[in-house]
Amino acid sequence: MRLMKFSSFARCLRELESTASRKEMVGILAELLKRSSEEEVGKICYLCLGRLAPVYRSVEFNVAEKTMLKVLSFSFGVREDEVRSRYKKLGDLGSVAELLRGEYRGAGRGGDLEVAEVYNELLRIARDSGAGSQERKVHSLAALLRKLSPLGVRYCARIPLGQLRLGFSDVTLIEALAVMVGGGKEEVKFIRQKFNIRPDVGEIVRVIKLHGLEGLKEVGVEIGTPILPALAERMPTMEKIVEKLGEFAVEPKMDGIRLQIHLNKAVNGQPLVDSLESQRELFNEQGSKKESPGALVCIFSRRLDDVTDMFPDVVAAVQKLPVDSAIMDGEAIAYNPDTEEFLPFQETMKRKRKYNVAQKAAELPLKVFLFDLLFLNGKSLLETAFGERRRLLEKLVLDGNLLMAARHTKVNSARKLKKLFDLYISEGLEGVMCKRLDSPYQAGARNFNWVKYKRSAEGVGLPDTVDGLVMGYYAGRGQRAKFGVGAFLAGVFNPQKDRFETIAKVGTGLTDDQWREFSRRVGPLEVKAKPAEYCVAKELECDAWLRPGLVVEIDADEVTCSPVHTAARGLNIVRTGAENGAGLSLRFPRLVRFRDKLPEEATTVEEIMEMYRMQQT
DNA sequence: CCTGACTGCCC
DNA sequence: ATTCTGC
DNA sequence: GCAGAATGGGCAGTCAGG
Repeated sequence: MRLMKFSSFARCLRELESTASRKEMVGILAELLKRSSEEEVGKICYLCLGRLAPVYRSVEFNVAEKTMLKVLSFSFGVREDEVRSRYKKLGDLGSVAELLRGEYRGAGRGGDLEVAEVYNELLRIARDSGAGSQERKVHSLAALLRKLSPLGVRYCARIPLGQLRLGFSDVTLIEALAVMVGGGKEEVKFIRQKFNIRPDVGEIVRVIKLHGLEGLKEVGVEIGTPILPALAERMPTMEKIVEKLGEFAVEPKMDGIRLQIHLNKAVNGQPLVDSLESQRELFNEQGSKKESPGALVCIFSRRLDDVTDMFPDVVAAVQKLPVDSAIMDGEAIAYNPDTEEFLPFQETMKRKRKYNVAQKAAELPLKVFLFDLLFLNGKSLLETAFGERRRLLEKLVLDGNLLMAARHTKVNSARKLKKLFDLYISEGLEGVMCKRLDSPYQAGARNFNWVKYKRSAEGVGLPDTVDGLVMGYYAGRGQRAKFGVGAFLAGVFNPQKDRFETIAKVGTGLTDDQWREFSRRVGPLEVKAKPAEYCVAKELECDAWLRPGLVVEIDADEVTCSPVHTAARGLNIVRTGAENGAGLSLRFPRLVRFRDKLPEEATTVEEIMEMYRMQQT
């Protein structure tokens, strides 16, 4: 079979981009996969998804928006501010690149590259690092783009940004795999199950091409290969949760970092699995061995990043577990051993690091609350009911110091649920997780087997919503480009200084109609320069500034200390662990509605401080 | 050797 | 993370 | 109800440049 040309691939992507129906997309994708040969089909899958490798071995490009502007400028000899202004208007670097390529009259059209050649070059560029690498990346990407057709450039330029914006992702691609082999719903389900335990579409399609669906049967849960984590849905009220779940258990929801922990002990001095290391070699990584005598531990984040090196304390504790092999799901959170209090998410995040790991581990000891067991002593438990998985989890002898089982209470009424919810909130936790006792571990799925109910679900996350002044806005990308807005900057009023200080950017909560309304309302307020009474960090510089006029109601989950937002900065606040000069901001801000209020009637910095104090207790 | 812009990944 | 939209 | 695509705050790491 001939290798596919990139131009041909690009035409297929254009067809996909202009297709809205998922059914049709599946058909087009199936045809594309059928047309590609074994050697290239994996690469084609990754490229389709805007990647170069499966998520769990993600290749960091270290090239994104800003660098791509430079690439386009350099590649097609257009001033950078010209590229930037086109980008602001179109909201998509692929479209900008395509136009510039079309207008480009310079030499440099090489022959028609194959998809695999483009892939290989992108991978080479991504892997470049160290001194001078940024410049080399810009030059290499620019040279690559010049070798492609305008349509090829459109998609090639989007790949380093990690998304092709074609309207499909992993799941749709899997459906296409099933269709490729002439399968139906059953086959989709089968392939998806395999994908959940081997989240690598490229690998799965290679297996199917070589050995058919039969070959996929060999794929099982493997220590060292992450399983897609199960995710929780949300519901508006506790009554609805009880109604929906029937018999379920309640666990506290901790505000930490999700960890999937794999353990494999040696049998007769032989590690049961060596795939982790061999797979790393395949991708030329310098993965250091983490085996202490006989026990391999690896830890994955929610997005399947290998974070083993960041948690040596967890590794040590897990190695002591009296089992041959296991995969556990849990949440890690930093705590203060003197007060026994859990620390805010921002503190836990400091444990996610590459350097000074041991020092930080001592400063910020962790608790890991295990809440699920997916694999034990060589056997997958994914199909085992949650109640039984939980029973097995409790039989593991956890050390009770770092490793603990999450508290777990069977519940069948809204009254009991409410009681537990109140208890956990009083302990300063985020809320509760409600889990069906009879459900399997639904890897990769966000569904109603698990339902989260957070503090913020109680109508509002904060003691009250915030009325913020809209100070300016930012150009939208992708589908937001047509509104001319993608997000806006909101501020609160400081009456002492008679000025507005920023508290959040807001980019969600508006319907398409509200975005249009936003544009209408904001038009008459536009001014050329930032008003003098606005106190804004330079990182938050808006694309368009507005004089005071529009006030909006904003909800959020929490008020947090901020290194960039200026709200209440300089006021004497008692803050744990925050440096002087920090302001306040909102966590997960979203618009509730437009208000008809005067700018001076916006929430004041004192009121924000009061909200901040209230949540501390 | 330090700082700031940028990137990627946690939520 | 939250939220909205099209299928 | 699912899949996908917009968007948030904030942390650490990388690299360029003073």
